[in-house]
Amino acid sequence: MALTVATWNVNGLRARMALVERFLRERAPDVLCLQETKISNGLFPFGDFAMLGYPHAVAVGNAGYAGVAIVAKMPLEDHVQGLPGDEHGRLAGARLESGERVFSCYAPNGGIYGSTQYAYKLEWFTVLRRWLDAREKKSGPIVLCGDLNVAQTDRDVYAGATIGETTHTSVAVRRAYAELLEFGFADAFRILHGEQIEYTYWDYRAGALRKNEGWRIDVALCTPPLVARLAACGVDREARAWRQSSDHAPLITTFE
Amino acid sequence: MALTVATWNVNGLRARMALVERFLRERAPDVLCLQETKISNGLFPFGDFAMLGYPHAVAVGNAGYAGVAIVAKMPLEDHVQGLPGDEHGRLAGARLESGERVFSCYAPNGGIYGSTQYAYKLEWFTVLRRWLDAREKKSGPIVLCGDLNVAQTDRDVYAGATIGETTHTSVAVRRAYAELLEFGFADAFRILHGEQIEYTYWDYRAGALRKNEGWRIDVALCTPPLVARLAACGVDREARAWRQSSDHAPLITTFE
DNA sequence: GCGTGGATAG
DNA sequence: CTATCCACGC
Repeated sequence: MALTVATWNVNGLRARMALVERFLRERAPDVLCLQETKISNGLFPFGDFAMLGYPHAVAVGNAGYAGVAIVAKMPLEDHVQGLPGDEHGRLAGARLESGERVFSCYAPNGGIYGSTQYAYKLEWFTVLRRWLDAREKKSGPIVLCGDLNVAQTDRDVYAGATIGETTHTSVAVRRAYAELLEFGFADAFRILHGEQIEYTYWDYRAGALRKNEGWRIDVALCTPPLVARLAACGVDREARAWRQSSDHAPLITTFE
Repeated sequence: MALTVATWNVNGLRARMALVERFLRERAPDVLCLQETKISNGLFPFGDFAMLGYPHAVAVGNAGYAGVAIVAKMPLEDHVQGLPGDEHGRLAGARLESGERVFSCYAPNGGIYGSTQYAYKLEWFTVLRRWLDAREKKSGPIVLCGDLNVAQTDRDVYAGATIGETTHTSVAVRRAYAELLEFGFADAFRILHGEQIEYTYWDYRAGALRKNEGWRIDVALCTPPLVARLAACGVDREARAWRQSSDHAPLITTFE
């Protein structure tokens, strides 16, 4: 049975709610994973989502920083609200009645290369991988969506960007990300589109969108049972171009 | 020759520019006096006003606090930018080619009754009066517009408000304001509307507008030559009710 | 309840 | 360049 899962780093849910509404009305995914909601659970607009046909939700947030959520048309069971010790709101999870596990994930940005934040970022991938090892199986249908804050290869960054040892492109961060993938994940976009160049994030500054100076750092990672059902996976560049949009575009993945 | 002068405490010009534009398009006064622009002179949107048909302007502002300006369809001469020692931006002035002097004025709020800010407020009225005495004559055509931050009588405040000794109603502040009037000013609204109850400010909080719990603290003060020409003076309550409006309404005065 | 500046984060 | 919090002023 067809299932469409979208993921969007909204860069502030309160400031973006009107566009999130537009997105849900026009694209109508079954499930939407949100990152950088920057809103505490008590203020999360559950009612607004319910009015839009998404009455089921799991939110993990703190005021003003990070924060993730999942909203869905259908019931969400076995809510996951944060990794153990996750004070930022970087992982939300749920199981659909049809059995698929969905995660909304916001990896640490890493601040400045070599900083403590960068060290935390590397460590965080290990923590996530271990948590998955202890709890999930690659034989189960899992889709982990979100802003993983890593450009896996140089073709995931626009030509001309500083690559090499940066927070998003270093050997160490790519290794940490690769170890997450080795849990049993494949990148849905790469499965369907091979080495095609595509981005999901364009800085607000310096006309990056106009110049197509982007980064592909938002992904839908799938275990084999969902890889087998992959029907489509694409970046909604139109939504990135909407007035007052997030600096990230939504990524929409359909399973058959 | 007819002259329409409007005054509006906009509570932040940058946040209010769209509504100021609407006001100018729909009401089309010849001159608009602004208070609480909260913008430094370097950032003042002279160009935007010029595009709207108000190419002449005098602005006196600091970042984020107080700030006044006058914008006009016709040339403004003899600019006044602040009282001597006025670091806040509380007085702007200019002379029209037709001879009228226009002032945009933002009296200190006074903070808490009895505070140093309150003492400064009382002193400020004296400074303004003395400055006028040294510079202007009541026989000249002067209109001093703005937020004077005094409710001259108890009928200038909604019933139920705390009056008596407050920053806006104390015996001392009313005396200081009366001494300003004694320069030779009459309150245009009172001249034309007698003891009619009307307000120009309604707090954003507690549904004050809905309950009509207002204050008449924005005025157009006129010397005898302009009193003789008074044709109309009214509060633009509609503009106060616009979405995302200031907490003050414009006051529009017409001279024939 | 709002608008501002400044700090913090991205 | 944008969104958040916080402090401040009103």
